[in-house]
Amino acid sequence: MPPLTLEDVAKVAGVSVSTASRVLSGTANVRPAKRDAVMRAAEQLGYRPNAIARGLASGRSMLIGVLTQDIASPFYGETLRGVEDGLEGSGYSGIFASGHWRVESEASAIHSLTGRSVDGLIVLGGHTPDARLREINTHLPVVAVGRQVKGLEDRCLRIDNVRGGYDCARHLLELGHRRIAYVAGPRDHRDARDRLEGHRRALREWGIEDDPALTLEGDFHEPAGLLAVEALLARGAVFSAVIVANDQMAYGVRLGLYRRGIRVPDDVSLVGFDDLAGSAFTTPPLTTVRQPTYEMGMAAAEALLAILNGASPALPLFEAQLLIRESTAPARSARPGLPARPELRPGERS
Amino acid sequence: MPPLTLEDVAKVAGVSVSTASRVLSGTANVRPAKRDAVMRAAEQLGYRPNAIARGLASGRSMLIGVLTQDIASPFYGETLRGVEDGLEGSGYSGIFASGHWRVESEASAIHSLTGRSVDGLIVLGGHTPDARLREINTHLPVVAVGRQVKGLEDRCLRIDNVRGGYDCARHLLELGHRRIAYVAGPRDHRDARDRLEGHRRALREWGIEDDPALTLEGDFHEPAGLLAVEALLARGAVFSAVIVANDQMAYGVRLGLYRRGIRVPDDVSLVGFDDLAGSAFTTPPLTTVRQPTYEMGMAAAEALLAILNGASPALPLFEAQLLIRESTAPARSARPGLPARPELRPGERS
DNA sequence: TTGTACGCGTTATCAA
DNA sequence: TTGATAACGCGTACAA
Repeated sequence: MPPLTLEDVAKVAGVSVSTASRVLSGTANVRPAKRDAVMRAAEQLGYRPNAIARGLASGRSMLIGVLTQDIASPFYGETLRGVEDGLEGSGYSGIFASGHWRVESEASAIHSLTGRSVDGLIVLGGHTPDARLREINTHLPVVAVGRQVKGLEDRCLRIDNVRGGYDCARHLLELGHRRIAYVAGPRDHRDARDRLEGHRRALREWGIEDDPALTLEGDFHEPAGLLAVEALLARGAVFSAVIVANDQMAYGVRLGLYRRGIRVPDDVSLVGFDDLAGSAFTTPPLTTVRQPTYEMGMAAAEALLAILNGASPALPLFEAQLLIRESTAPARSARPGLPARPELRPGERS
Repeated sequence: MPPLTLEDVAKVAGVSVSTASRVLSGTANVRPAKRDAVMRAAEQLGYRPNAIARGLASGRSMLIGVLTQDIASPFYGETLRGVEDGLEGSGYSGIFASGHWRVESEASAIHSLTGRSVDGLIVLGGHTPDARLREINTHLPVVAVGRQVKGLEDRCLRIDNVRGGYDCARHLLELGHRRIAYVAGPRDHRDARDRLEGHRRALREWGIEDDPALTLEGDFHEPAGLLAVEALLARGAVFSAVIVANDQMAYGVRLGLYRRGIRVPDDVSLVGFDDLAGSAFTTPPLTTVRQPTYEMGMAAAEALLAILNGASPALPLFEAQLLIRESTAPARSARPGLPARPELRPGERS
């Protein structure tokens, strides 16, 4: 069975290929009688238009390129799902490529995407220079999620990470915590820097001086959290709470504390960031900042579709939300009915 | 800047388009001098072949369709990454579509994939009938991961789930557990059925009769695990260990036990299946069965590439491996130095 | 080894 | 409203 072409359909319907094309692509008006004939012929033959030929002729591939950083990322996964759902029914398909947070790798990913003549590009985080994105945007509409691109501010979907970082610290400060350890994300990661900035702002407002011994840096993956706890204890740090720049590292911190017999939240409170799928099911459920990642992915897709239709959509604003679960509790000294006692020291068991 | 065509390159290089084509697609031999001229012209102009036109002319889209069930699945995510890496450098790109474990949804996903004239199809799980996959395979090479397709056995990559289920039970039985609760996956899910079968086989071998009161069914997501614990306790079940058909539900079980003050592994041992990224960082780290999901994805991609090159690759065998971590311990009665005591009853605190 | 010319399946243009 | 015909950019017989 050789693949069917428009010509076959046209022949059966008794019309010209152009008419058949018009009917099947809904481009122009066709007399109902012929219209029906074409539809019936297509149906009966099981005709399926060839997207490639269509792309060549029309100049539109009907593909949306999605530059993600890691196809298996628990964080961006929800965003990808949002993009997928946002594209649903539009005739466009998403095509993904991973940049792994490396500029060259991202470049080659973009390369492979544009090589397929995608009609638009959705960028999920990454380190590709703003200038490069602006340049791409001159001939290909670009929408970015999770990053701020100078010159493309109205094409960026993000949350206020400074605010998120601030909220985490504030929550703990209000619970009476004063010695708060902070496990930051990579220094070259904008979100990580913003969260740390918000954290420090809160400390300042509460008149607490920033203790370098309480701040560490990790790579956003689980083992970094484990290591952070070890480093903290090794340097004899005293703390009643730990804020971690993302949930994945918070999982590591949780395990590190567990290994040392430090209870959460009884001995130490723990706060994460992202609200990954598993964070509601850790023991105890993790207090964290939820990002509307799915919604952002969906909004990105819809915005791009609107742009492709000639509109200039106003991108909605997204708010991060602190979810207070069970990994945070009032600081010991702040708890009524309990004698104030010195905070936990390394090696000490509860 | 109008997009460059082969014609532009050919003009600059002083050769015909066909020669330029031959050089850039490596199809035939070209005199070194001309070859270099073409390469230089392409380089200098920044020429990028148009994949769409190429696809139309050659009949190959250089796209590999990947039917996944959920683009954000923590389980298949690693497989997708494997596919991506396996395709790397081959000139083929993966294009994903999600079926959400619903036959009609999978059908439309396959539809959108074939509509883009993918050159091959990788199927990740799902409920699409075997017959349909066989039919597709007649005109499009198909490789399946995580399922057994009748008639396409040599195109399937999977692990022995019966064996995996057996190993879990055996591990606990050897630790002295006799009353083992089992939270199964969806009945219509082949992997789930296999794991349960392996479980029951082990029980039989140990001469333990299957207690229906100890078996529950979930949907493979976290909340189901939580519910399972509640149901178990509500019906007054007595058990010293729980085996859960996948890690996601095991997380739910873990939380359910935590909520009831039941310690893991002190009071109850817990075993999962899949070894998700987070499972090494739960508290305690989860004993589970690791599936080489990344490797399977990679192997699937490589196998498909081989088939496209006319080979008939022998698919490697994959083994699941029980990872004994800290969520399992000898049954109380089996522990030396501890008096045997009745197993935990609902409502009882440790 | 190289160039000419045609075809891939569809949409777009232009007359009719 | 319709049909013939020319693109779309590239691969590839075929001839030279």
